[in-house]
Amino acid sequence: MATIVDVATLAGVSTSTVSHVLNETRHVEPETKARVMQAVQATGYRRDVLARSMRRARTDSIGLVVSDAGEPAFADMVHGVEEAAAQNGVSLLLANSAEDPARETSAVEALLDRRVDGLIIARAAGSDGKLLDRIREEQKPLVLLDRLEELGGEHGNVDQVGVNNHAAMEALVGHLAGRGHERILLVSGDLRVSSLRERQDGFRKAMANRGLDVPPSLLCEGTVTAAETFQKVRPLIKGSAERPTAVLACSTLLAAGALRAVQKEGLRVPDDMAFAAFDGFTYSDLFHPQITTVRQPAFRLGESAVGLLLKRIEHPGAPTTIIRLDSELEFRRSTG
Amino acid sequence: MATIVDVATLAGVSTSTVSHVLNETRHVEPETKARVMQAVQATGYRRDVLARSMRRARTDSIGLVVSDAGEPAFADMVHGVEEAAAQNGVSLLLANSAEDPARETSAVEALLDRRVDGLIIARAAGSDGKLLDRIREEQKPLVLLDRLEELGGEHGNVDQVGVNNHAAMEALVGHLAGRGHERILLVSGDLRVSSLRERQDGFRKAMANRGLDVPPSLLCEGTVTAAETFQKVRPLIKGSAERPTAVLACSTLLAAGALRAVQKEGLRVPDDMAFAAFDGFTYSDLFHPQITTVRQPAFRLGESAVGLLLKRIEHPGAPTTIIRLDSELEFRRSTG
DNA sequence: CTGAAAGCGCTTACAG
DNA sequence: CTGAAAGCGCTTACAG
Repeated sequence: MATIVDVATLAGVSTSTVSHVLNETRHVEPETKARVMQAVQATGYRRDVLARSMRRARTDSIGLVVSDAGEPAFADMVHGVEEAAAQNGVSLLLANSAEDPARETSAVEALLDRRVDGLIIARAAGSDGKLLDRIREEQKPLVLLDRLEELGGEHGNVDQVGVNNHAAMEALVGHLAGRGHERILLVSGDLRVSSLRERQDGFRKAMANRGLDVPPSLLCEGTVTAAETFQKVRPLIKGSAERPTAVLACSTLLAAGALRAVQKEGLRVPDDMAFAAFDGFTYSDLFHPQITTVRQPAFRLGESAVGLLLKRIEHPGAPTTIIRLDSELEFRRSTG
Repeated sequence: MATIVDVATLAGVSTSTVSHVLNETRHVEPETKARVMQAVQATGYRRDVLARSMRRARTDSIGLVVSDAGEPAFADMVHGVEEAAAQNGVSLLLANSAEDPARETSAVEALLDRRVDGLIIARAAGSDGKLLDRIREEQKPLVLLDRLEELGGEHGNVDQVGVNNHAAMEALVGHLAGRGHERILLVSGDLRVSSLRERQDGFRKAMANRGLDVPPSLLCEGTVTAAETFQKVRPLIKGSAERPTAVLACSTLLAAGALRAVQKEGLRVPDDMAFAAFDGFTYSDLFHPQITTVRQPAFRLGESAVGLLLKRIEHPGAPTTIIRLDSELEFRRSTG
């Protein structure tokens, strides 16, 4: 491989000049510049990215750590991040914490070691504040994705991109209430996850807005797998005067468990039980029951995170930005 | 940040010794070693990955280029690659060609520039041999994933990981034929994609094995989007004595288009039309029609690719390996 | 407008 | 068993 010295020699200039031509970092006489470019052509020279990164404070790469690469919504976010990164000429280093804070930490350390210019993180459920402290200590630009930090909290001063969970929940509950549902079972999952917490909050508020009660029997919290969810939901929907008339699941995984419980109890959707879900299932309109779904703009979430991160890298001191994208509500037969 | 010089100074040794202790690359007296380790602790020293990579011929990173990050099967492969990479202590650089050969080329160039230790590629539909030549020219270890190269072909001498499409197709056709289906419509998509080509080949063979004919009216080729597929499938299944009694779609996307056509024609699955698909839909057992599916072990495909690549990196001269994993057939109601 | 030279933080022959 | 020193391929003050 040709080096910058080869190019300089061939062009009859110094390596400084070659470097400056390539980086457009100081004026060079057109004629000299032309000679350099010719030499670059002739030698097939390509700048050594590693040597370059070592001298500059930049690697033109960013790191992404997701909490669950297996979930379709996260896969879409990864896709969006990749797209935006490629469009901006930065490489993407991908890691998955699999909801394990220890793996998350070591993934972040590995990315810091590689000197990525910035990090995008959708944090693991049990992740604590130390991670953010560590990244701040390194003064590394950071954007939180989907799993956000409370505003005003100790670690709240970070760029963030998420969806407007409260608004989506308000619309969904409004839709159900408008169809006469007053006892709605919320399947909210692991409340250490901020997005799930927000959905539960939004649910309570939306119910309260309509003077509707949310007794504990209408909350199914804390389940992590579909199987667990199935087990926990089943008794809650068993036939009785008090049973819910609608089930609202806060993720695809939770919806799968809950829907199986509904089916196992012999309840038809929507005749015996209305059903709606966040994220939902792909091609839902092709299958019965057709599930009313809150569709997250996952791809755009990823794109936006990159946009925010690149801005932050350019302007480390700029004020914090929080982006909340709206979800799209897809009303289908499952809610009557 | 502490450098190797700081550590050497504090420990009262040369930087050579520090380097050799850290890399375990030559014997060092236990006592000296201890002093070095202490100095490492005291200074909080972390090896500069960039400087290190610059001297060594390795970066401890690998690159993955997928052809369609939006497809669930590829998302799962990415997941598997990530998992295996993390387990082996190498970082993963991810890129998506979006089925565009030009993007694929520039992604590969970017990864080569970053000196990844090896590449895993699921090639774009229109990708040609130049890409492989280029990678071979750089003598960069390479594993082909899912989209494979013909054996014995000009570029055939490459490590590859894919599924056993012929076997899956044989089983699927056997299943349908066993249920009396003789006119099966194959929706095979873009035949520039090797896996789709293999499925069509497998289909022809499996049909021939049973003395069944495959007239052009039972082949729907070349569609890329679901909408296109819908348009092209619809007339082929229109009611007539000659219409197929079963539809077999070779990917999730194709299945979506084909199933919509079936529904639009008012045909019920499986009463009026049997239906089966490769890849299929998630949580297919929860929804009607429940689709008989050939489930690719996509995650394991990704893991295997990393295994092969790391072996290749260790042993550049070893003979080529081709891994074919078996798909799992999930028989459901859609095929009666 | 351009060049000579230091230096980024490592690894690795070479020498003893 | 260990050290002095060259060198990887760049960028960037410094100097003219």
